[in-house]
Amino acid sequence: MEELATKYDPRAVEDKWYAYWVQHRLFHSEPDAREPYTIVIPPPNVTGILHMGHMLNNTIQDILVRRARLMGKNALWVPGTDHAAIATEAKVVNKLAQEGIRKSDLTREEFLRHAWEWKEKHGGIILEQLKKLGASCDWERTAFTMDDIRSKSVIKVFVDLYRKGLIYRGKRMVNWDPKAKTALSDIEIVYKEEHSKLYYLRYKIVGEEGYAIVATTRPETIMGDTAMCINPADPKNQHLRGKKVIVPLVNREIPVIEDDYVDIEFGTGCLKVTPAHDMNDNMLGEKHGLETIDIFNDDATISEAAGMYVGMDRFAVREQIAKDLEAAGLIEKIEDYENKVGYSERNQDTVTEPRLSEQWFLKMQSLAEPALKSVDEGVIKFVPDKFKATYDRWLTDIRDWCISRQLWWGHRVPAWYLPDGDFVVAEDADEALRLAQEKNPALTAADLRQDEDCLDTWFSSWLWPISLFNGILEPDNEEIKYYYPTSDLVTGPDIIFFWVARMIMAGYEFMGKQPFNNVYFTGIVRDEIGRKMSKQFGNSPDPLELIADYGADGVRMGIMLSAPAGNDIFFDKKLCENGRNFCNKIWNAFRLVKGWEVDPTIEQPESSRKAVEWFEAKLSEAVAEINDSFDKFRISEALMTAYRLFRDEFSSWYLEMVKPDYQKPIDREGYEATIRFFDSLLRLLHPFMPFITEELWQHLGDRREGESIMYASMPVAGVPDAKILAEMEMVKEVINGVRGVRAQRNIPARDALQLNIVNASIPMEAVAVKLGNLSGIATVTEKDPAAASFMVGTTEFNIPLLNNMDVEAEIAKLTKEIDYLRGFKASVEKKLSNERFVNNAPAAVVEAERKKLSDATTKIEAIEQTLAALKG
RNA sequence: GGGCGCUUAGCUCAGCUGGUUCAGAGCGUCUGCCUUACAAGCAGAGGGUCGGGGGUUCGAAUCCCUCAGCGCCCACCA
Repeated sequence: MEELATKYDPRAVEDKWYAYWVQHRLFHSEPDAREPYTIVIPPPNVTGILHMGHMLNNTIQDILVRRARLMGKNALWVPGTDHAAIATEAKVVNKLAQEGIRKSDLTREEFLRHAWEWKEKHGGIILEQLKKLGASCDWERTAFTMDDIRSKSVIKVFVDLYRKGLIYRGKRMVNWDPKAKTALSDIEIVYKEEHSKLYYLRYKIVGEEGYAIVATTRPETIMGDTAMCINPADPKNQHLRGKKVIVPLVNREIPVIEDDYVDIEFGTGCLKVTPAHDMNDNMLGEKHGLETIDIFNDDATISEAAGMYVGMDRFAVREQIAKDLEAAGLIEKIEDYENKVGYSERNQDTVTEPRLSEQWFLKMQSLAEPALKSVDEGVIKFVPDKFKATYDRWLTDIRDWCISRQLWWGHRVPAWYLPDGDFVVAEDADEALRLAQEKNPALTAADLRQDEDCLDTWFSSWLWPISLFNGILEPDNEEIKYYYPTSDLVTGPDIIFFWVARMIMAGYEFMGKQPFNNVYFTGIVRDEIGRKMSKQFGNSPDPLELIADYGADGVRMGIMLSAPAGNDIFFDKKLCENGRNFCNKIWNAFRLVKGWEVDPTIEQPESSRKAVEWFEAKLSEAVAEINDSFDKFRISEALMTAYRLFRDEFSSWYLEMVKPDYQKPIDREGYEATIRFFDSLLRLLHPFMPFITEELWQHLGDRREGESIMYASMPVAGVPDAKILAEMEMVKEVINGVRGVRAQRNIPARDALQLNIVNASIPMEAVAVKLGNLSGIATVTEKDPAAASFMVGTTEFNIPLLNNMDVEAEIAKLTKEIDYLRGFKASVEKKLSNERFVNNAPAAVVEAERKKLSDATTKIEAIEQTLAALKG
C-alpha cells in the first residue's frame, strides 16, 4: 500500500463506499431465517430540506440499524417521505402565485398536476441528503405516503372505520386556518402568549338607563353576538336578569342569559356570547338554544352576515371598530392584557379561528384504550419513560379527531354525495355507485359527486409501520408477518400525539399488535445559546456544509457526543471538530500499524505479551459496557466508551506497549494481535462512523469484492481477566508517577531514569520500563534522600536525581501531601471512634474504613521518613 | 390553573435501590513538548462546601419537607 497522508480525507472515501454499499445491495433486506430488526423512518416532508433535527434523528437510526446488522440480525431500515398536505400545498400555492396563477382559477386536476410536478422536482432531495450522512436505508423500498399502496391503504382504512361506525360527518366547532383555508385538528394549534388589549364595551340595557359592561379581547366579533351571559350567583349583576341588551354599534337586541360557566371574578362578570366564533360560546349557544351568526368568510374577512365592515380583515376590523366604538362613546376603558392566542402549527404566522363547519371526525375512545394499555404495561417501552405520563394524559382525555382538510393535495375523502344530500362511503367510484343504487336504483355515475376534501396527513402516517409492508391491503403477506412489529422507533417528543400515539392505535386496530417495541425520543436541537434551531433564526448550520467541512463521520460523532436521550441537545460545530479529530486519530493509528514490518523470527517481547493479554481484557470490558449502554439506549455513552477505548487505552497505552523501536521490525504475535484488535475496534466503531471504518477495514486484510465491515460480526464480550486489568491500572499509575516527576523537573522523555521501589515490587515491569523509559527497576530497602518520590497506594517509589534534585520543592510537595493525609486520617478515626457507626454500619463498610486508616498511617509514616531524610 | 422534569467543575452532562471503586466524564482552560503514527497531536496540571435552608440516618449529591430559579406539556376563563 502506498504512503498514506498524515490526515484523513473523508471526501476521498465517503462517496466511494456509499456507492459500493448500494451497488452490492448491502442495505437491502428480505425476509429470511434470521431474527429481523426493523426501523421505519419518520418520513420527512417530501419537499423538505435536511436540518439538524433530521441529522440527529437519522444518525441515531443508522447507528441502531448498523449495529443490529453487525450483530447478525436481518436489519431493515425503510425510508420514505410524507406528502405533508398543508405544507406542500402552501408551497405549491406560493410557487404558482409567483407565476401569477391563483389556485382558485385552477381546477382540482390542474392544481394536482402542478403539485405532482413540484413533488417530482423537489421530492426526494432530502433522501439524497440522507445518503451523504451515510444512512443505510433500503432504498429499493423507498415509499411515499401518496404512492399507490399507501393511498389505497388510507382509503381502505377510512372505509373500514366508517363501516365500524368510528368515522362520522358533522357540523362542529373546529380550528380553522384562514390562510390555508382548511380545518385543523386540536393538536395542530400552538398557543402563544401575547400582549393584547382587553376592551370594556358598553351594552345598553333595554328599558333602563345605563349599560352593562362586557370585557372582551375580540371586539370585532360583536356582530356575531347573540346573547350576553351572567352567572346567576353573581350579586353585582342581579339587575340584569331577564333583561335584554343592545349590542353596541350593531344596535341589535340580545337576551341576557344565565350560566354558571361565567366567572364572576373576571372583568365585570358579563360575557358576550358569540356562538359562531368561540368554542365556549358555542357550547353556551347549544345549551341555551341561541342563534349563531357566522361573521367570517373562510379567509377570516368579514362576511355579508355581519352586516358591517364586510370584506375587511379581522385585525383591521379590530382596530377600526375600537375607533368607531370610542367615537360612539361605547368603550368604558381599555386595559393591557396577556392572553394565549392559537396559531396554526404548520403556518406559525397565522392565527387560527374557531369556526363552525362540516367535517369528518374519527371517534377516538375505543382506539385509545388498547394503546393506553400497551404503554402502561410496558409492551411498548418509551425511552426516556418520563414521556409515558404525557402520553397517558392525552389518551385518557382524548377528543375526536377532525380528519378532513379543505385541501387538494392529499388523499381525497372516499365519500360520494347523492343528489338528495345523502352520501355513501366506498373504496372507489364503482363501489360508490353500487351502494348508491342500493338506495336509489335510478342513479348513474353522473349523479354522484365525490367529497372535495382531503384527509389529514397524519391519517396516512399513522399507518406507516403497517402500510410500508403492505399490511393493510394484504394483511397476511410474508413481509408484514416478518417485519412487524418493528423494533425501534426514533422520533421527537413533539409528535408524540400527532404520530406516535396514533400509530399505536392503528397498530392495535389493524394488526392487533403494537407497531414497534421501543420508542426512543430524541431531544430538540438547539444552538449554543439555547434557541431552537430553525429557519426563522437562521441559526441552523447547513448539514451538507458541515459534512463537507468535517466529514460525515465527524458530523455524526459531533451530534452524538452531546445527545443524551430526551434532553435537548446544544449543538456546537466544535463538536464536529472533535469528531473529525477522532477520525484522524484512527487514521494515524492505522498508519502506524500498517507501517510495521513483521519479522517472524523475533520473539515476542514481554511488554508486548502483557499488552496483548491486558488489551484482550480491556476490550471485553468495554464491549460489555457498550452493550449495556445500548440496552438502555444510552447511545452517547456507548460512543464515549468506544472513543475512550480507542484513544486512551488502545492508542495511548496499548500501541505504545507493543510498538517496536524506530525502524525495527515487529514480532509476529504482537503484530497479529494488534491487527485483530484493530479489526475489533473498527467493528465496534462502525455504527457510529461507517465510512472511515469501512475504508480501514478494507485495508486491514484481504477482502473479497462485495465484502463489507457492515456484515462483519460485532465483537462479543468475553469474561475480562480482572487480575490483569488491576495490574495494568497499577502500572499506569507508576508510569504516570514517573512522567509526573519528569514534567515537574523538565526531564526530557529520552533521558532514561532509574526507578527504585521501597520494599516492594510491581507487576509488568517490562511495560513500566518501556513506557516510563526506565534504565532499570530495583527494589530497595533504604529510601534515598536525593531522590524524587511518589506513592502508588501504599508503595513508595524513588527516582534518584543526583544533582537534579530541588530539595526545597520536594519538601514543599511532601508537606502539602502529608497535611492532607493527616486531615484525612483524622476524619476516618473520628468515624471509627463513633460507636454507632461501628455497630450499625455493615461490616464491609467498617472494614473499608479500617483499611483506609491503616493505609493512611502507612503513607504518613513513609512520608515522614522521607521528609526527615531530606531535611537531615 | 393542573401535571411532569431540571438545578453537580467555565460549558454539556453521568452519578441505578443512601456507605470502599463518590465527588466523575467529555469539551474548554493552564503548563511543558514540532519525541520518527497523529500539533486535527503528545505529556502533565488546576478546577465543584453537588441551587438555598431544614429534616431522617451512625452516614446524604443520593431519601423527605421547604424556598428560589429554569424548562416542557396540558387546560374553554372571555
